[in-house]
Amino acid sequence: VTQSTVSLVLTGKGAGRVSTALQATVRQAAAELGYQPLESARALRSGRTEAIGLVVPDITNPFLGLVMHGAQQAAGAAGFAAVLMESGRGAADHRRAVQALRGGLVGGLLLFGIAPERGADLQGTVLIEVQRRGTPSVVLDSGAGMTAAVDLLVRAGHRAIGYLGITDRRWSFEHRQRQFSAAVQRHPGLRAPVVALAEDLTIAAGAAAAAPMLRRRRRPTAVVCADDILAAGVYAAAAGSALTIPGDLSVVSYAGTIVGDALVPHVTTVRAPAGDLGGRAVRLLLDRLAGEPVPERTVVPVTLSERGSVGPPAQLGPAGGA
Amino acid sequence: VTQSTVSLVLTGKGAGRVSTALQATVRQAAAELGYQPLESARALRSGRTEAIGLVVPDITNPFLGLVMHGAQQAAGAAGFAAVLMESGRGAADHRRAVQALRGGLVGGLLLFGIAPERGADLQGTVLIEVQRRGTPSVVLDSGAGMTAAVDLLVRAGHRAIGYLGITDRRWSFEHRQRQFSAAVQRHPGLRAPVVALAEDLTIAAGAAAAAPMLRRRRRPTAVVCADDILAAGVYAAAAGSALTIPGDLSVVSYAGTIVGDALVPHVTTVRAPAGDLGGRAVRLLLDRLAGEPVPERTVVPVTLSERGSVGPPAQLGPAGGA
DNA sequence: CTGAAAGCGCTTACAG
DNA sequence: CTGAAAGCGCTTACAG
Repeated sequence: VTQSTVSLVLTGKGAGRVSTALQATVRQAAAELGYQPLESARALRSGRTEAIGLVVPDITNPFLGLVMHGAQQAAGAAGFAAVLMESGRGAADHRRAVQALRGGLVGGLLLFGIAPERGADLQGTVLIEVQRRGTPSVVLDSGAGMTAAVDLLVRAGHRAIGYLGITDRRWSFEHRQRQFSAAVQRHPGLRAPVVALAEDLTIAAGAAAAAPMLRRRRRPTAVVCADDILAAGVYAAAAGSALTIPGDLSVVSYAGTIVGDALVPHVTTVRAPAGDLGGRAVRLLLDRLAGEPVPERTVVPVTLSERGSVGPPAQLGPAGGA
Repeated sequence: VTQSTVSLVLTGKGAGRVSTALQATVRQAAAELGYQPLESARALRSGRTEAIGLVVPDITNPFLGLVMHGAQQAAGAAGFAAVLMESGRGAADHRRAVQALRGGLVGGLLLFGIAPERGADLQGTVLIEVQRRGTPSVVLDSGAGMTAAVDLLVRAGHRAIGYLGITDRRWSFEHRQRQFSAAVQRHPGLRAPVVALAEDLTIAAGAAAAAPMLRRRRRPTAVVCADDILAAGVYAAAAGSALTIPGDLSVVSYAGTIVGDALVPHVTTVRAPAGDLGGRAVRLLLDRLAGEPVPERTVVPVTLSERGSVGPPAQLGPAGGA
């Protein structure tokens, strides 16, 4: 039995070329000997690498963890390895990923919420929660999400709804904020929302940004947060101002991570199907690598998960004053 | 200029073989042309792969996220790629990782809290928070951590200290529980601790396991948790029993993740330097791959981070009864 | 249906 | 100090 026969059988191209009996023999022998084709040789000869790069700004972010999970599973199901590339948000970091792509270490790149440099080569790339003309991207339906959040609060009786986002202008957060504003404007009776921005996507920064908002003379009776981490900051700030949730303050969050589950009461949240987001992005990427046409924009629906953090608005007495 | 000269220069083996002037010329030309050596060819010829596999049971676990972060950074600093291999806890999953190792996709494996099959080949492997004779491992100093936790509670006046772990007998959690017991036994005045075990490492399972403990006639006045996620469960269960923290119940946790930070008040926690844990494991692995001798056991110290969840024991009146 | 041969792009002894 | 040559282990036309 020659090398080529083995290769044909093991790559599954033996149909109609190698007899079924021989195929079985080869497979069995391979299994017994524990034969494992050398990936580098296969890649060198075939010119294809069965690996994709997951370019993530911050592995520790619980939401990104869920997205990575979905992406890794989808990649594995297709026989692809997932190479983790933690990047930070800088252009230099993206450049390293592109280098890995050109070096053939990975066949494609998944960019998680990272805006690539203008003019960067985005061949073999799919974006998650970022948009760029001409490059396929998968994004959450934040318009529907923010509308659902605001509508819920309005139905509960709130007229003064605040917003907590972050100062960083990354696409995902800018988009959420814009969609929140649009949702508010659809309700003419609402007060113009107070917007607070945290310096970082951390609980401490969220609390620091939320605290002044909660100490205002006419403070909002409800706050919509762009992320569970920020919601945790609001909970901390509320405790600092001796405000109870949802008695004195209602909170709606955006993400659906374990951080929101840790809060007491569990935060009502716009739940993004993070794993699905990652899985879809991987499948788009693999399609793109296979030369198939892929849609430029895939929108993933979100759902509102009502839990314990929304109630009727507090009667603002002296306790609400500055 | 021939191929070999370029190779010599770019791999840094040109010293004393290629003139400095030529080296500079080659480097500049490579930079201008954007030349990037093909990884597969390099790996095939040299027989070495500059990638390691991160075998993680659950990417979404915030503590493992921190460990992965440290591991990825350390690998990147050494010019190694990190291939993410989400495994679950099964033996089959480890087998897939070993296959990737034999296929040369990665040169070594980092096993995160996963006990490999008995008799498995652990060449080129380093373990994190697991131990196995003959294989290098990096573990937390949970003995010191649990001692610090119990000592703090005893100093605060507690005599009835409960423990919340998980039913799964994975090494890390078994070890923590054992060390907790040992720490308690060092204080003769303490009541035998009530131990509750959650079915899963989730907030809901933690709450479900903690609730009966908190409803006991002589309930513990303090609880030590094996993980921040379980502590979040205790917070939820306490709220369900209308117990305040730390007024009615003190809580000490173990990890130091964002989940503990999300709790109000922030949970007092045995803080494990997760990133450092991952970084050290990577450096050990790279040393091992380079053929250098590495210690079989590396113990990483932990620190107690005192925050708002510990106070003096509650006076148990009728409120504490069943 | 099966086998012999070329060649992917590097690295690494080796000869000059 | 530099260049010509072999070969890593596969896959893939191609000939039989």
